Amino acid sequence: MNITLPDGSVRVFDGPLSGEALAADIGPGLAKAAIALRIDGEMKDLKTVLDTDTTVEIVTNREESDDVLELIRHDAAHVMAEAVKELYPETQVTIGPAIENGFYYDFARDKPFTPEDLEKIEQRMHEIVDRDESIDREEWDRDEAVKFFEGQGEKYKAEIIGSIPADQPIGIYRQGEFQDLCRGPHLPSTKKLGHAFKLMKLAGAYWRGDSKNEMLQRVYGTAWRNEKELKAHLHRLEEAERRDHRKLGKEMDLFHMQEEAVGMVFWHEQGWTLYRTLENYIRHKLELADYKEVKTPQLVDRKLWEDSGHWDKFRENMYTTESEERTFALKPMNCPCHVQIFNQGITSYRDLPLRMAEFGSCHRYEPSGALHGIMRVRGFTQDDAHIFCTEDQITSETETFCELLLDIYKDFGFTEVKVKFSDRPETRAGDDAIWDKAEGSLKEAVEATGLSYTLNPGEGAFYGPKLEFVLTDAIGRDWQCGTLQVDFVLPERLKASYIGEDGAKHRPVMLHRAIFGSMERFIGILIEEYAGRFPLWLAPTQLVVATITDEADEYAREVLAKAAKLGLRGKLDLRNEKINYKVREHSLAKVPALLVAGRRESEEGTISVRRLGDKHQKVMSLDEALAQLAEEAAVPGSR
RNA sequence: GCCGCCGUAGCUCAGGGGUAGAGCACUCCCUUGGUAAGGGAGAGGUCCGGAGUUCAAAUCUCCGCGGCGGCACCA
Repeated sequence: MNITLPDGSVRVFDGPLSGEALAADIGPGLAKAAIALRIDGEMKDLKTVLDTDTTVEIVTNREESDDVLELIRHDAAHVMAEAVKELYPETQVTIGPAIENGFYYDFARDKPFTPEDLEKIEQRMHEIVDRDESIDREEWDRDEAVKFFEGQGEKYKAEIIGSIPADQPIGIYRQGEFQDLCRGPHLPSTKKLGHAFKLMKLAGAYWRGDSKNEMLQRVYGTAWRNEKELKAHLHRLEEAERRDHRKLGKEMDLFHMQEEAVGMVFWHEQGWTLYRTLENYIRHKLELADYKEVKTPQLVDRKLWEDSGHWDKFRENMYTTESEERTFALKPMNCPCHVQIFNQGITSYRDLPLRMAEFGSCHRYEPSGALHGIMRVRGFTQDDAHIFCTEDQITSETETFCELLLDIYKDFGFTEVKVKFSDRPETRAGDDAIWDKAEGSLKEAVEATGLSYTLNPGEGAFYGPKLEFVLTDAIGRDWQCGTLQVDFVLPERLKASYIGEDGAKHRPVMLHRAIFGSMERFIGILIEEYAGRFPLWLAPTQLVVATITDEADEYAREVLAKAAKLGLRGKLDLRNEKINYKVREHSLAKVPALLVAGRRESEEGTISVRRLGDKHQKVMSLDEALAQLAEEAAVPGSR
C-alpha cells in the first residue's frame, strides 16, 4: 500500500495502518504534534485507518488554519459536556458546535447554572484534559443508539438521531465515561485540546432555535491553539468594549436614552450635530443621483395599513392611537405613503424611474429583548427611498443603486461589505409567479453588479426578495444597514399605475432601498468604527480654542470667529486651568484639533495646533492653520 | 417575548439588617500656568419603584420597571 505525503514522497506499507501509526513512522516529533488527517482536503480523525493507496496530510496543532481551530473548539465543547455530566449527572446534553472564536453547548436542566458553576465546569475541563482520555469513534446501529440515549435519559440526543438521514452512519465518540453522538472529526485524545480555553457566558437558547420549544441553557466558551492566542482574543474583547457606542455616546455627550421612552433616542447637541452632518451629506448625494425628496405623515389611518398588508402581518408591532372614532397607526415604514404621492395625478412611463426619497421617522414596537443601544430601537429614521420603475429598469436601477451605496460606504472607510440575498419567506403576499419574477430579476440584477453575495433563504420581506448590505460592529456583531427590495406586491395592493407607451395602464415595480438603513443604527456603527475619533468632517466639535493665560482671551475669541466663518465647528476654552489640564481634557473628549493661544500667539497672529493623537504641536500662522483645517473638514463629494 | 446576571451621587464603582462611602465631574477661593490631572474648601443621595418579613431594610423575600449578555424577532 502506498501513502503519498504532501511533499510528494511515498511511503510503502504491507497493510492498513492508522494515521497515528503513519505519523509515528515519519517521526516522533510529528507523532506528538499530530491532531488530525486531511484527505482530499477533508479533515479526518487521526485514528482513521488507511487501507488504500492515498494522499494524506498530517495536520498538527501548529497549523494556522480555520480547520484546526474548528477541531479544537468542537473538542472543547465535548470536554465541557463531559465535565457537566460528571458534575451534574441529571443534566441532559443536546448540541455543541464550534462557532466563530469558540464554541457552545446547550444543556437541558431544571436548575439554572450559576457563574460559580461555570468556574467549576471550567476547572473540571482542565482535569479532563490532563487525564489524557483517548477519544474513539464507533459506528452504531440507529435503533440501538436511540435505545442507548433514551436509557441514559438523553431524550434530546435520541431526537437528534431520529432526524439524521437514514443513509448516514450514526457516529458515537467515546472519551472516558462520556459518549456523545457526533459527526466528528475529533482530536485523538483530550490532552491534545490543551488549556487555552475559557468559559465566557451563560445564556438561554431555544431547543432547535424555535421560540415555541423549551429553553435550554447555553454555555459559551472560547478556545485557541495556545495561551498566547487566547490572551490576544481576550484583549481584543476588552478593546472592543472601549468602542461600544453606548459607552462613547454617553462619554461624548452625543445622546441618551431613558425609561420613559424605551427604545427612543434623546439626541444631545453633539450627537444631533453629527446626525445633521450625515443627513446633509447623504441628501446631497441623493440629489446628485436624481432622487426627489418628500415628507409624509407619521400618523395614518389603519385603512392604509390594511390595504398595504402591514396590518395583517405586523399589527402587533405597530403603535396605534384612537381619535375621531378612528384608529391610526404611527407609520412603521414609508412605502404606503410614498405610493399615495405616486398615485396623485397621472404618471407617464416617461417619468420612470421615479426615485422618491424621505428621511422618514418610523416607529415599531420591537420586542424588548431586541433593543440594543441606538442600533436597534423603536423610534428611528430611515434614509428611505422607493424607486418606481418598469420591470425592464430593475437591473439598471439595481446596478446604479449598488454603485451609489458602495461609493457612500467608501467615504466612511467601509470597503468590505457583506451582501446577502434573501428570498421568499413562508408567510408572504403575492402568488408564486410574482415571486419567481421578483427573485429572478433581483438575482439577474445583482449578478450584473458583480458583487459577491451569500444566500439567505426564506429571509425576504413579505412583499419581495431583498439584498441586505451588512456592516459589523466593534465586537463582531453583524447589522443590516443598506437594503434593496424588489416589490411587485405593494403597487398592486395600493393600485399604483402609470400610462405606458401603448397608452394603457400598467403597474410599476417598486424598489425599496436604504443606504444607512436607519440614521440611528448607522451612527452607532460609525461611533464603533471610529472608536469615537471621527474624521474632521464628521466630528461634532471640530476644534477647541484653548487659552494659556487670560491675556489671550480676546485673541481666542477672534480665532473662533474666524474658524466659524470658514464653516468650522468650534468651542472656546477660556477656563482658569493650566494648559496641561485643557490638553488632557479635550484629548479625552476626542476633539480632533486643539488650537492653543498664549501671549506669544496673540502678539504674532499665530496659533499652536495640536491634533488628536499627536504627541506634539505645531505653531502656524492663524490663516494658514484655519485654511488647512477647513480644507480637511470638507464634506466628501462636496467639491 | 424567553433564559441568566445586574440596578447605590452627574459618571465609574465600593459597601451591606442599626447615622450613606471613594475617585472623577460640579460650585467657590487661591493660583496666569506653554501642550495629557496645580492647591484648598464646599455642595450633592427616594441606595430603580411597590409590597412583605423584622424593633429596625439600601441590605432579606416577592411583584413590577429598566439595563446588560444570549435566544427568538427584525416589514
